[in-house]
This record gives sequence, C-alpha cells and structure tokens, in this order.
Amino acid sequence: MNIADQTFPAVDSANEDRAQAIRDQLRDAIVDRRLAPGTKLSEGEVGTLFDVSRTVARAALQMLSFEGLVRTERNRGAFVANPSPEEARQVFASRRLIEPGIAIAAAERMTPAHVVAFKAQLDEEGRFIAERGPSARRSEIKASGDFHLLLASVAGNVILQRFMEELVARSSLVIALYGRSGVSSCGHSEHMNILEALESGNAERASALMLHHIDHIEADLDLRVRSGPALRQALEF
Amino acid sequence: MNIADQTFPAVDSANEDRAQAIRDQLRDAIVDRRLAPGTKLSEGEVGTLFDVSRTVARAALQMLSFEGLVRTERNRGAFVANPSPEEARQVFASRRLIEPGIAIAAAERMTPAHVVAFKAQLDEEGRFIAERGPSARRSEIKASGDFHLLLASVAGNVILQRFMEELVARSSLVIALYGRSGVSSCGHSEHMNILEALESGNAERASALMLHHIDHIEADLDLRVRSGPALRQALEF
DNA sequence: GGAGAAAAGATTGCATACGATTTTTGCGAT
DNA sequence: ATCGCAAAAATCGTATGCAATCTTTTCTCC
Repeated sequence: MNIADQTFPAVDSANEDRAQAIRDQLRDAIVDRRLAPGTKLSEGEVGTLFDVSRTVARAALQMLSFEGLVRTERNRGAFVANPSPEEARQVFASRRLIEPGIAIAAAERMTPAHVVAFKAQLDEEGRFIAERGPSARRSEIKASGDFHLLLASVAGNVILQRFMEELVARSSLVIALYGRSGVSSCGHSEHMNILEALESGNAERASALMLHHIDHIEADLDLRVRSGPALRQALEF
Repeated sequence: MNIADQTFPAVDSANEDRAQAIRDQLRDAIVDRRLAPGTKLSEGEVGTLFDVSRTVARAALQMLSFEGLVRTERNRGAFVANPSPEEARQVFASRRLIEPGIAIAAAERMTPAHVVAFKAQLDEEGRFIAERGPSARRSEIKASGDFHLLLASVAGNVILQRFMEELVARSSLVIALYGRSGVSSCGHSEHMNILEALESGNAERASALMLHHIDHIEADLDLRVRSGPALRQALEF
C-alpha cells in the first residue's frame, strides 16, 4: 500500500519530513526548468499534486522561499523565482567570494575516495554533454552544479555547504534564464582541471582555477535587460 | 504614509507577516541570551505567549530552524540551538571567508551618509561597553554584531547580507556560550579602525583588518569540550 | 524497595474549516 | 463594443481538531 501509491512523488522518506521531500522535488523541477520562472505554485495545487494537505504544501513552499527559489506575495501566492540581472550578478559575486575558499579547504581534505567520487561525477557530466536535446541540456546544468556541491561537501563546512546549495540552485535558474551558449562543455574541461589541482594537493591553483571558472560561467550570461524589465515584471511573465 | 508606518522595525506589523514578527522577537531573545541554549520552545507555549495559534508559531520556529538558531527534532519539538565547538569553528571559518570580501565591497560603496550611520553605531557600541552589568553585556554583543550587519548592508549584496545575518546571529550564540573575557572593548577599537579604513577608501586595509578582527574574536573563545560533550548533549542542557 | 510495564498526559504532525483578501466573471449602462 | 461595478469563485491566512508519538506517572510484581 505504501509502496504502491508512493511510487514517484515522495521518494521513500518514511520517517523523513514530507514537506522536505516535496521541497526537494519542487527544487529539482525548478532547477531543471520543468517549472518555468514565474509559474504560480498554489498551495492547493501543490497539495493535491503530492497528495498532502495545504499545510504541508505551504511548509514546502516556505522553505523554497527561504532559499530564494520562489517568491511569495501575501494573499497572492507563491511563484517560481524570476531572478533579475542584478540578482544574477549578486549570486555570482557571492560565489566568487565563497568558492575559491571552498576549493582551498577541499584541496586540503581530499582523500582517494573523494577523487573516485569526483571522477564518477565528471564522467556523468561528460555523458550528458555528449547527448543532445533539451532534456540532456537540463541534466547537463544539473550535473555541472553537482560538481560544485560535491566540492562543498568535501570542504567539510556544513554551513558553507548549505550556502552553496542555495547559490548553486539559484545559479541554475539564472543560467537557464540568461545562459547563452553551450559554455558547459568548456566548463567541463575546467572542472577536470580543478580536479587535477585538487588531486595534486595544489590548493592555490585549485582556488585560482575556480575563480576563473566562475568568471567564465558568468561571462557566458547575457545580463542585459531584455525588452523592458518593468513590463516583464508587471506582466509577471 | 510611507514614512509614518515604517517608523521602526514594524512591531505592530499590520500588513507584515505575523510569523516573521515572532521570529524576529525570538531571534533577539536567543541572540541576547534571554533564552538559554537548549531551552525548549514548544509550539503551544510560543503560540499562547504571542497570542497566536500553533500554526503561526510553528512557522516562526521553522524559520529559526532554517537559520540554525533552533534545532527541531521530529515529534519532540524545537530547542534553542546549542552549537558545538566544531559548529562554532565552522561559523568563524565561514566569516573569515566572506567578511573580508564584504569589507572590500563596502569600502568601494561608502558614502558620507554611511559614515554617519557607522559613527552612530560605534557611539552606541561604546556606550554599552562603558556600562556594566549583565544586561549591558548582552547589548554589547548585539551592538557588536550590528556593526557587521551594517557593513554587510553597505556592501549592497542582499544574498551575502542574508548569509551574514545568519552568521552574526550564530556568532552571538557562540560568543555567549564560549566567550571568555571582555574582548569586546578590544573589538570596539578594531571596529573603529575598520571604519577609518573604509572612510579613507582603503579597501585592502579594511579587508585585512576585518580578517584580523575575526581572528581575534575567535581567539577569545574557549572551544575546548567541557565536562563531556556527549553527556551534555544527552541531558540536553 | 526497585525494576519494568501499562496508562495518563503532553506535544507534535497533519488535515480540515472558516473568515479575509484577491481575482475573475457576469451584467448593465454609456 | 467598452467600461464600470457588483457578485461569484478562487486562494490565502489562521484557528482548531484528531491521530500519532513521545514523556511522565503510576501501578504491579519480584
């Protein structure tokens, strides 16, 4: 009975919080761009979709609003975030500040097991790049983010790790919105270079490579305001 | 109209969210150490105390749990966070990574109005240090944190600003728990030096001073495990 | 008297209900 | 046909109720 109806939504998460499970699925959907920015996420809809009451759906949406992935307006509802160019710049400014330091910390804590995990991660990343199609592109963005999350977990600071989770999620949104080309293939090779530096314990080099990597990602964005930002906001789309 | 109702931190909060107001008050109480680490915050108690239902009290507690100021255990309730020495170290490691960069950004954006605000802030800080007594010490810790928050707001990156809000709040908890002496008077002069550097537009110097300042704060902590950490955790007090 | 088990009490997780607010729809006037 | 306004529908904010879980007390048995 449990197995049957909890097939897809709400993974296993028996003792876990249901709201958390819903948040995770919604976050994946947002980061994967299956939910477009501006989409309304009504409490009732989310609730019926995941077969829970509005109470827990609301809790999930509140969590996402804390992470900056949805914006809530009083008495109006929750919407998938539509980050402005300015917000996008701030996301990357934050990453430039934090990630080089994370790379240094990670370099000092790398173990052979970590190296194996990174190689598996990069393999998967390469596979998605080889594929074509919109679905592959989404997976590609997600895999690219996972590299940075893996690095954060190796660094061993859970606070910074959580910050990075938020920043990576928001970056994915920004890239989906403002991304120009397939810089990702270039990003893939940069990831490999970073791993090389980490593997050889060259913390400084890893840090510098990371900084450049972030610069490259941001440089690929087209952050000019398009077709009147006020109108866009007013129309909420 | 705008001026009238936005007098101060919206205690009345007519159109504001009530849960948010409760969160703010609870946060202040935690940071001020009026609520000791480990204290249980039951939904019902908080609700009756603020004259709201459990629903909104619960929302406030959820917010605080996101910020790391309370820890919630399923089916058991919410407790004021009791950061471990390891957690304390990670808080300061995060600050060492972020705040020097914030100082640089702030130095580049300082205006005369900002300088005035900083001077007022430092005046108040000095006043609390001059006073004696436990209440003054609490205000002193809070004022010291406010300096860093003011700096973050000047830096102009709302994402980093929110990160700093969390880090400063957790720092206050840590200092209250593990703080040794009145390093704060020393911290006050360091704040003044930082302001000097900011005022003269010397970003590099401000950044370096900030890094040392954080080091000094952490150096004043006694992060040795005291009287068995496992026992302490087990007894939850 | 102490240890263990069962019951009572307290607290959380979740669903539902109801008033308030916003958005949409329907209808008549210009 | 368009605009304005009022009623209806939808949605949110919040309170409350019930079942599940945890804690404490009490009772029994050794």
